[in-house]
This record gives sequence, C-alpha cells and structure tokens, in this order.
Amino acid sequence: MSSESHRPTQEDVAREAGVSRAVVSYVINGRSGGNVRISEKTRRRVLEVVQRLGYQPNVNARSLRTRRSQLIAVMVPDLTNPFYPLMIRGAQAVAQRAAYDILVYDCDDQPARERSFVQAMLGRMVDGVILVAFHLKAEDVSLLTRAGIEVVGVGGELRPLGVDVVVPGEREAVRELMRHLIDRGHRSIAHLAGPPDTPPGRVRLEAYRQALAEAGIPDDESLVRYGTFDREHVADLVGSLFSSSRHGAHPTALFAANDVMAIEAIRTLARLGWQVPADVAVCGFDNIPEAEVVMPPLTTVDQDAEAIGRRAAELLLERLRAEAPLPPREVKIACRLVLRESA
Amino acid sequence: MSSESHRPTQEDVAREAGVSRAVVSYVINGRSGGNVRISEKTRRRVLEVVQRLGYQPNVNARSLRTRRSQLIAVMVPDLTNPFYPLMIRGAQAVAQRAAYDILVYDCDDQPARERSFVQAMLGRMVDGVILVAFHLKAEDVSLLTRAGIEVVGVGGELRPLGVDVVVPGEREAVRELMRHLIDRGHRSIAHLAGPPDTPPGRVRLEAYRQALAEAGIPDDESLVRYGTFDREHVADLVGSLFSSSRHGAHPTALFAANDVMAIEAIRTLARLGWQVPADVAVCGFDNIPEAEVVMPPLTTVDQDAEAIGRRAAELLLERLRAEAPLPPREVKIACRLVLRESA
DNA sequence: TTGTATGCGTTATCAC
DNA sequence: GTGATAACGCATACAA
Repeated sequence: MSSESHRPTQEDVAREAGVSRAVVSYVINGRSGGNVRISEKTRRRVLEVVQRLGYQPNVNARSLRTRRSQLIAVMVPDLTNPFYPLMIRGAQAVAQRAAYDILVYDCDDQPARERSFVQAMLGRMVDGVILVAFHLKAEDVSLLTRAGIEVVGVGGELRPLGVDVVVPGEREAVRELMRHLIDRGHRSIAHLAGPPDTPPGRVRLEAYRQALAEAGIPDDESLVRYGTFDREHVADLVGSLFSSSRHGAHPTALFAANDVMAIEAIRTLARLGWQVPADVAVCGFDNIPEAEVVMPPLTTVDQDAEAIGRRAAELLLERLRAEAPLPPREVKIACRLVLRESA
Repeated sequence: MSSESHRPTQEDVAREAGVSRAVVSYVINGRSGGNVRISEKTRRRVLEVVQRLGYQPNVNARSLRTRRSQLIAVMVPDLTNPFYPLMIRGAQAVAQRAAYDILVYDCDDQPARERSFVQAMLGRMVDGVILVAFHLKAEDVSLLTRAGIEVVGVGGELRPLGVDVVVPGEREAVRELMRHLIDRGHRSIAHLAGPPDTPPGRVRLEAYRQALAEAGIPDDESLVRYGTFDREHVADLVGSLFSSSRHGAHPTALFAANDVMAIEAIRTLARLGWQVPADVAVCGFDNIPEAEVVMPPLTTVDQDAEAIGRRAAELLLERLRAEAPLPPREVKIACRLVLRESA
C-alpha cells in the first residue's frame, strides 16, 4: 500500500522489476518490432510487477509524447433528439474497442455553439471528430483538418468540404415509402415539407417529387405545404389541405417530412373528423418513440442511427490508423421502412 | 503562416515577444498573486503575440504538469432513455463554463460495463465523475475516490458510499400524485410496481403505501402487481386487476411505476373495454415523450433531468475548487406533477 | 519585474 | 537485449 495517492509510474515498475524504464515502456507497448527484443523472461517479470503494483499508464504523459489524445469528439445539434444518443452509442461501441473515449458536445440547437465547440475540440487536441453540423462553414472545418484532426461528417452538408461523410439513404427511403402508398392505390399524395433551406427538408421534398414522376403522377404543387419540422403551423397546413369543404376531392395520403409533423397531422385530422388511415393515409420520417404510441401507430422510416454512428467511427479509426492521407469517402446507410397502421 | 502543422508553443510566443517562457506562462494563467508581478506593458505585448500566433495551450502538457485533466465523466445506464441526454445537457451547461469537457460513458444497460468504465475513467484521469450506477459496489467507487477523482452520484443508490448525491424528490412526487387521485375521489388505487429489488421500484411502492396510509385508506396488498419497468407482463398484470369478471368492484385508479408500464396499461385497458379516465384513471412516472402522445395523454411526473444534471455538475465543481475535503452532501431536486387527461 | 532551472511520465533514439 | 538520455510543453520555486 503506497502512502498517499501516489500512482505508480514506469519508474516504480522498473525499479521493482530490476530493469530500466525503457524496458518497461517496451513491454507495455508490445514494441516487438525494430531492433529491440525483450526476452520472454524479462517481459513476464515486468508484467507481473505491473499487475502487482496496479500500474496504469499516465495518458497525459503519453499524449504529450505521442501527440495522440485517444479522444474522439462527437458534436450533435440536439442531444434530446433520440436519433443522436443512438448514434453516439454506435460510435462509442466502435471507439471503445480501440481504446478511444468519447467527448460529447451538444449544441442544443444553438448555431453559435457549433463554432465555439470547434474551438474546444482544437484546444482539447482530440484525434478525431464526428460532426453533425448544419451551420459550420468550410473554414471552420479546415481549422480542424489543418490541426491534424480527422473529421467525419454525418449527413450530406459536409460533403462539399472534402471530408468523409456518412449519409442516410433518405432519397431511397422516401422513394420506397411513396411506392408503398402508390401501390396501395393512392394517387393524390400531399406532402408536409420541412423548411426548404434545410438539407433534410429539401432532400425529402425532392425525393417525393421524383417518386411521383416515376409513377407517372402529374406534379401538383397545390399538394405541398411548407412547415418547420415542429408542431407549429401543422394544424393550419393540414386544415388548408383537408378543410371539410373539400371533402369531395381531397388527397388520400399525406407524407410528412418528419414524425413530429406527422403525429400532429394525425391529431389534426382526427379533430377535423377524418379517419386515418381509412380516409387519409399518413406517414412520417424518423421513427421517433412517439410514432409507435400514437393512434393509429405511424408508418415511417427508421434511419438506423446506431449503424450511422458505428460507420462514422469506423471511418474515423481507419483514418487514424492510416499511414498516408486517404481520399474523402462517402458511405450511405440504408434506411428501413417501418410499416404500421397509419398507412 | 507556419510551415506544417506546427502548433505554436509558449516558447514561440516568448521568442516573438522578446521575453522568457516563464513570463508567457504567468501572463496566460493570470498569475497576479504570489510574489510575481508582470508589468502591464509586457502583459499586453505577450497577449498580442498570443493573438497573432493563435497560440493555444497544450492541454496534455498542462495536465501532465498540473495533474488536472479538465475532464468530467458522466456515466449513464442507458443513453437512449430520454432522461439521460437531458441530464447530460444540464451537466454540460455548467461544466462548459468552467472549461471542463464532458466524457460520456453509456452502459447500454449492461451491468458489467459499469465496472469496466470505472477503469476507463481511472486510466483517463478525469477530474470528476457523475455516476448513475445501479450495480457499482462500494469498492468500485472507492477506486475512484482513492485516485483523487471526485464523485457525485445521481439517485439514492450511491448515498451509502459517502459521496455527494443528487436525488429526485420521488417520494414527494408520488405523494402529490396520490393526493391528486384521492382528491378526485379515488379510494381503490392499484399500483403497477417496478421490481422491488431496484431502488426506484422500491421507493415508489413505499411512497404509494405511505400516501394511502396518510389518507386513511386501508392497505390492500391485492391491489399491487409487480412488473419489470418495461412492457412485458403488463397486459397480464392489468388483466388480473381488471378482468371483466370483476367489473363490479374494481380499482378506480391505477398508478404505474413508470410511463412505459402506464402506457401499456392504457392500451390494455382499452382492449378490455375500459374507458380511461372515465372508468379507470391512470398515471405514470417519468414524463417520457410518448406520454404526451398516447390517448388519453398521460398524467405523470417529470423529474427535471436537466436540473439534476446541473446540480450534479455544480456539486462536482465545488469539490474540484475546494481546498479542503468537503463532507458528503445530498441535494434533492423536486419533481413536477404533469397533469394531463388520463387522471 | 524578469529569467533560469527543474520535473511531470512517456516514448524513442542511441550507444553499449 | 539492455540502459542511459533527450525531447514533449507547461508551471512554478527560486535566483537575479
């Protein structure tokens, strides 16, 4: 029992084992290569002392020396969005195996934080970063890459910046969803779109239009309403699509750009006296927990956040292990259609 | 523009400013105390060079020297439980202001991970830890404290271990909830309990009993059913309480130990032909997102996870700043009754 | 008021 | 094979 909280160092181990500090370092790091060979007997003795003393390397000293912090930062727009905890879990599962710890930066939907967190990452000297950022400029990201920090982006926004990206197959998923509706006979399908100045809003709208075109259904701009990804305005928008005066010719299906809007739409429709899915089929996007509980349960799309996190971490680790610089890569993670009762 | 990614050091700043390295260090750290005073003129010049060169301290070197990593670890049982992201957000808000970064460890409900993460924290030499752990033994925690790592626990489990704890006012909240039911005339209130070997399960059951006693309602053990905090068995348990054969004298209210069980109970009751809240009032605990969406919306209890995270981080920072050891403290965070339509 | 010197614990380069 | 020894970048007691 050592006096005080004196954590044993390589020095202590070396003394106890009767070898030099360098030998301990070699044994610890399994430095079998090079012109240095440690005898099996010595190796064992050192390891035994390491055990006995409970020696643990000092990460700070190691980092100072190797310029590797064994730290990965994950920056997300909104930690309370259930997508991100899952993504983080996926990333952590991969990182943990390679002895990396995960630093979480939650922007809480405040754009200014993205930049200030970039500064924090720089200061913390993380080895790599998984970024989900909507407001970062190319120069912010290049701050990271120039500092030798590897960057992987999640979502298409960062693609133009020349970093690895992991993107969910949103287009394909919307296509599949629309096909499902069309197969069930729907021809008049409305869309509750997200803000067209956000990438997801734009992508989902485009994919919606494309799916209609593929099915030979003429584009009808009057079936599209623009919302804000939250509950606000949904009641009005749905009202304008399904006002009772239009009971004659109304859309028979509604595709909302996310589940929050879809759920609010279902409630609004119920208030207006429409049956879902009998009168109107409704589907969303994201597969949030509420989607399973709403009545009727919501047909939607699951992005497999965990897989996205895993792949992002894998790309990052590959880069961290790579000798030479790698070209920017793009990985697409397929979404999964979740068929429930609402459509 | 420096060649390569050579990050400027204090040495560079000193050379550029025509002073010694020590002066730079003093200026950076605002060492106004002690017997060292830096002239305002020098100070300004150094700061100017710092700006110009974009100097940022090397955290690893600093940590090696100061034995402070400026890192706080947060360990949670299950990151996909919406309670924890909120708690982390609260902790981060506080930590960020004091220049601490947050390391997240998600146990994914695997008890074994708790101990392995303790090892990770030890190795990472974090300054402090916020623990939400159900399976940690006293010796695991003392591993941390003996290493000089400050520990704050969330939930009552860690109280016996002599560390600071932040606990939600569950008892008071259950009492309030029960009072609400009793005030509305309910006398036969059933309880869907959690596993009695878990602290929350036990606490909520005890508080339920106590509330009945306070109201002078005789204890009726036949009104209590033990579940598992998830959907499993809920249908059977509710069935046994509200089988149609008992339509005569049935409980008029049901308090479930958490929202997941409460929501499943509502659905089961609907299937059995009971109206909520007309025939049976139902309430839960936790205020998960689904609680707002289920029909009827669920009356429940919100634990204010963000406040819990904030307070935990505050306690931690106080300890980290303290000169002398502090006695173990306990902070209770009041829960908030969320009255909706189900009760 | 400023500069010098030392050590924090590792890794890695050399001679031996 | 092994053992000194020099960085890594910073903070600080102490000398000037």
